Amino acid sequence: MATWRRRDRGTRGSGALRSFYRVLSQHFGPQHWWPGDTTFEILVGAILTQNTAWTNVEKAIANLKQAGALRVRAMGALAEGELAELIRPSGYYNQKAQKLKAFLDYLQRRHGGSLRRMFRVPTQQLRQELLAIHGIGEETADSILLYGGNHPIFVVDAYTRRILERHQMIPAPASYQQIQEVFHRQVAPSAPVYNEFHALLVQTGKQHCLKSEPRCAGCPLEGFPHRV
DNA sequence: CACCAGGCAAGTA
DNA sequence: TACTTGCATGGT
Repeated sequence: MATWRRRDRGTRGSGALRSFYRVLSQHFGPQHWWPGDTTFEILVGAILTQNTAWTNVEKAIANLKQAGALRVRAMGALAEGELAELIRPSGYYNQKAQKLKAFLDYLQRRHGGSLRRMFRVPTQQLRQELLAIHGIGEETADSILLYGGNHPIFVVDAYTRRILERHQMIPAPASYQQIQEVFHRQVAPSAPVYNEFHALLVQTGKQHCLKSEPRCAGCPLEGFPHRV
């Protein structure tokens, strides 16, 4: 009975998620994520994109580059108000300036301002440290870990949730941890695979699985079971 | 005009 | 624990 239960709950190898990955990978090809030239740029982008269109984040990133502020030391030297003005196009700019400052404070105090040192901390421990920083929740913490530090942890975002709900892979209201566990259970831990898979889900969400279009016309996943 | 976009924290019951 | 609200810009 225990064996049946484990398979029913979806052990590694039994789940549809690996089929999703094959199909999406075949359909879209390599995604080259996360967009960003440096590790620090990736972390900044992870905070700036909170509930915000990426096109707006790009404008803010461009402002930071222009001001020479896209480096740990330089951004740390900026006043919070100056930082807020630079990232204005990304929205919620006062809150996000505060969040960036909170992260920089943590980085300086705990790791002497070194991202390399920070990412040497074991995954789950670093995750807890990041979650304790004002402005960093589960998705942002996991984006930092996976895309910034190549730690094998899956990022759950609005697209991931919507696609899995529509394909009945998770219960209607599912917690972040619940969704993440589905991935960790069905897909062997690998930073490159988790990276690519999440990027593919975002691509699918943007092009096909729209909030306003529940039928997902032309979606590469349309052959899979879908809720009515 | 309304709606949407790669969340999060703080307040309330 | 489980909702609700404020935060804000820019594109469609």
